[in-house]
Amino acid sequence: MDGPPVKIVSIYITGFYVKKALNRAAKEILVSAGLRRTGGRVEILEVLQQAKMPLNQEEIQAQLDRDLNRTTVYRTLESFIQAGLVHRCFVRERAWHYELAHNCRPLQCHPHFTCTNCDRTLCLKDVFLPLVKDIPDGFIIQRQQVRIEGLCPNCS
Amino acid sequence: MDGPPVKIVSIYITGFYVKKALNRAAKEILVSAGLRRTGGRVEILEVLQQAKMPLNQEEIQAQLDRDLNRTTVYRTLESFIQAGLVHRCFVRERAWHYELAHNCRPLQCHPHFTCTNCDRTLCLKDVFLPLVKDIPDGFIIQRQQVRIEGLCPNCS
DNA sequence: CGCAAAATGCAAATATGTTGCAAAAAGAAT
DNA sequence: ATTCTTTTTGCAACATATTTGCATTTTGCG
Ligand SMILES: [Mn+2]
Ligand SMILES: [Mn+2]
Ligand SMILES: [Zn+2]
Ligand SMILES: [Zn+2]
Repeated sequence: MDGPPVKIVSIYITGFYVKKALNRAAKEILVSAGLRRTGGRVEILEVLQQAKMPLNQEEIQAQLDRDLNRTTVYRTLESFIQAGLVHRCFVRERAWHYELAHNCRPLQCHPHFTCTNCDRTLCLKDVFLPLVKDIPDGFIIQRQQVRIEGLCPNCS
Repeated sequence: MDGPPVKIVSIYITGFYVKKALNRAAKEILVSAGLRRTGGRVEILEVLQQAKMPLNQEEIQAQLDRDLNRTTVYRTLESFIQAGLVHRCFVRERAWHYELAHNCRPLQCHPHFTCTNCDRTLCLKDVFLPLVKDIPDGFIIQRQQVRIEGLCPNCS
């Protein structure tokens, strides 16, 4: 083993799995993902590393130190998705929401919970739902996503 | 028992369950849902009854005989949602997709499958996934939704 | 440093959904 | 059927979210 221990998570990349540590320094992650290390990418990745819930373009941009064009934010996120660093997740709002592709199990990320009262979205990182079992022949599952609506502890 | 047998399905309506038969004639359904029977509503409901997958506003409109304004289509769908006849479902595309609120189990509808190759979305009406069990104290589940991505039988 | 490829900013375009208001249609009462 | 009230509809404008084309800048590499 070389270097300090890092938490290893599984990331799904276009058809196969790789092991990757998304809690390393943003710069390192970019290099090992084969992405050019630009200021914007480093910052966006850092925002996502600190995020406690899926964020949309506007929320990400608001947390940046530098001014990045919104087009650039979208393009950066798309490059992260292609590299397998980021997922789009499944929330009630119209805007796409993005999240680091960590805290994932094989073929699925954790579920997301949206409160119908206060409208907050929470990551249920420790909640586990098995993969569907009785799917008909011929289907190949690449990813399963779960979304739950209801009342959060604050509102119930 | 009065009248011919109808398939009874469960529909989730704002906090409690009702039994309703969504394969009756569209006109009847509107009446029993307390909605005015307008030409547009009848047609939209019929389109949804025949649909084999979730449809968006544009797809619904394209299947109508009469010309309906897109605002009207959206408002009609919203009234169906309020009446518990229709759900919005979650697909990969940006546009909202709508589906009759049948083939549902308590607190959840069937999963939807989107093929990453041909981009088609299919209803997995007979696929069952249990409700999450290990959700922390304080959360109240009102609805669980599942989305699966992968290769469909045509593409695998 | 100098080059080629990739990333960025900006303006415009596109896609999707909502709002306000006036006109039309539906249902109830007569 | 006629009248009345309420709901629904169409239309234009607005709002929001995302994408595209193209010129400019930056990056990584030799
Ligand atoms: Mn999450
Ligand atoms: Mn369906
Ligand atoms: Zn809440
Ligand atoms: Zn397919």
